[in-house]
Amino acid sequence: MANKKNELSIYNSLSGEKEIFKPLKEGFVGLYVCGPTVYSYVHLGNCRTFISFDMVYRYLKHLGYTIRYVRNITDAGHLENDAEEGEDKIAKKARLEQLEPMEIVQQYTINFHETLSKFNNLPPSIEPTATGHIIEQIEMVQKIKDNGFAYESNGSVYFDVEKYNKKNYYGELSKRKIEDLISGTRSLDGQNEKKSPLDFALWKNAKPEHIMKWPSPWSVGFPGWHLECSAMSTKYLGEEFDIHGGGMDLKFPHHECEIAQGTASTGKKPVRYWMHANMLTLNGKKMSKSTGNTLLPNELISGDNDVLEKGYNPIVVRFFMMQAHYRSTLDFSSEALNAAEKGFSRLMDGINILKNLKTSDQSSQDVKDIIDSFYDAMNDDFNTPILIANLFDAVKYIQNVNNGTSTISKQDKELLEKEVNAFTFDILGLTEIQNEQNSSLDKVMELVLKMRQKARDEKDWDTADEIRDVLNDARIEVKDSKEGVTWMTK
RNA sequence: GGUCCUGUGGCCGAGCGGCUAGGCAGAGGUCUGCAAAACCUCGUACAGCGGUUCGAAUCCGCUCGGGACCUCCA
Repeated sequence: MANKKNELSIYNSLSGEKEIFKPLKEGFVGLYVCGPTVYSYVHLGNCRTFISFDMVYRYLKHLGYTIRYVRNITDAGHLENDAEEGEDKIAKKARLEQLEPMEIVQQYTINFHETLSKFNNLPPSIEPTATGHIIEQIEMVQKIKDNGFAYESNGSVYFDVEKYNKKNYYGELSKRKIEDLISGTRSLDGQNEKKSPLDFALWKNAKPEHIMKWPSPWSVGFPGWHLECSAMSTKYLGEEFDIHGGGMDLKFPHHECEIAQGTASTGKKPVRYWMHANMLTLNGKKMSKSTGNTLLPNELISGDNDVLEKGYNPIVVRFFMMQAHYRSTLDFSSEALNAAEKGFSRLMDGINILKNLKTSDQSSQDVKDIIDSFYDAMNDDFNTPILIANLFDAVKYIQNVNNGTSTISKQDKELLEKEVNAFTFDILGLTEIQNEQNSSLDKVMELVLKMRQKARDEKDWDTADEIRDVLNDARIEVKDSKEGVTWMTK
């Protein structure tokens, strides 16, 4: 499907339009995604962004690109808040819990990896940490300073936004004007070190009680909040690279600052295509750590929460997320998840039937058209909801072949199977859900169903139905079909 | 307050000038001892009011709702 490769268009936040994707170097893609801050558990909103970009990564791979996918781990450097005078987030929590900062980082990093693997995310090619790239960050500060876009103040180094804006456009990504930004700035304490309230820290002088700090030409301190992504993306993907992704809430100021830092240090705009994934909402509001409006992956999976009526398999959740476009907000609710759960099993049923579908001399539908529709959907800015709709069209066709109202040739069947599997499993990243095996329950059920079958053979419907009803109350569903009796836990 | 996004049938969610997705729920049917499941068939909805147009859910204006960013956040 190499011909489809040149038809991918991506919505570029920088231009505000869909653009045909052309990598800097034919056949290769550099992809950078802002990763998590590992000072607490990732919540589902975080997960949505990473799942969205996992899908992007998977589709680019499917198109045959060689991709270097870099996603950082922020284990230092983010400020707690202004009142804390620039205290490092990780250090703050460490003191509260009497743990080493790196102990916390380790704990939450492991949790992050475990969580994403439950959602069947592929690992990135490189997952660099901020603390592992202090030298690169110091070098970048120095470069920006040498180029005249930063100044030192009390051992801290700040980016000079107004100076940068004279020849560049600070605000080009978030579509803001510097005048509006200045007028909208609140006057806060502790900003007297800065020439302008818009200036942001590249390097912060650390207070004595600060735990995570490193020596630098300016002070013993720690890097600014936006610097790590610039330093690490430059190191691993180059001064200019293809795609930078992240959550919508990082657009300003984080990504705006990254553009400024990159441009100020190298003279080149660092990113060709900016992609932003939209927020996951809960009760109509953005999921957020700070407001407490969150749901953790484990709470979702176990059902141990006040928001949803039961637990959901992470793959069902992934499917649910894929039913919405990555640039739209998506609201979490039991009703919506229940619908996704049923839809998902319908899709899986279709795929299973396809495996052993009987073939005829010719096909009653144009299978190539169906497959083209998959590519067209994905090539239109990764439109997974349309892709899923088209997959359901394919399922309907498969069911019709299965019940004899349509036909498919052997060749088409093999083609369809290959592509449906590719889009469902490789690209959407879904997997078949295995029912957990419970051997003692299996044995009991074998016996119970044997007894029920005996009753049925004797046309003792009362007994047969009673067994079925009691099992149903115990959340075990019994289904009689021509092929025999099956059961499943609900 | 500033900047921007958004409002689609009972629910979720695509589409973004004409051909009017998809899933769930609901209705009818096939199958079945009955049921369930499964499968098939069925839905003309686009916040309100104006305007542009041969034609608008889709463009423009206003009104009313919801949300994001402007402060750490995916």
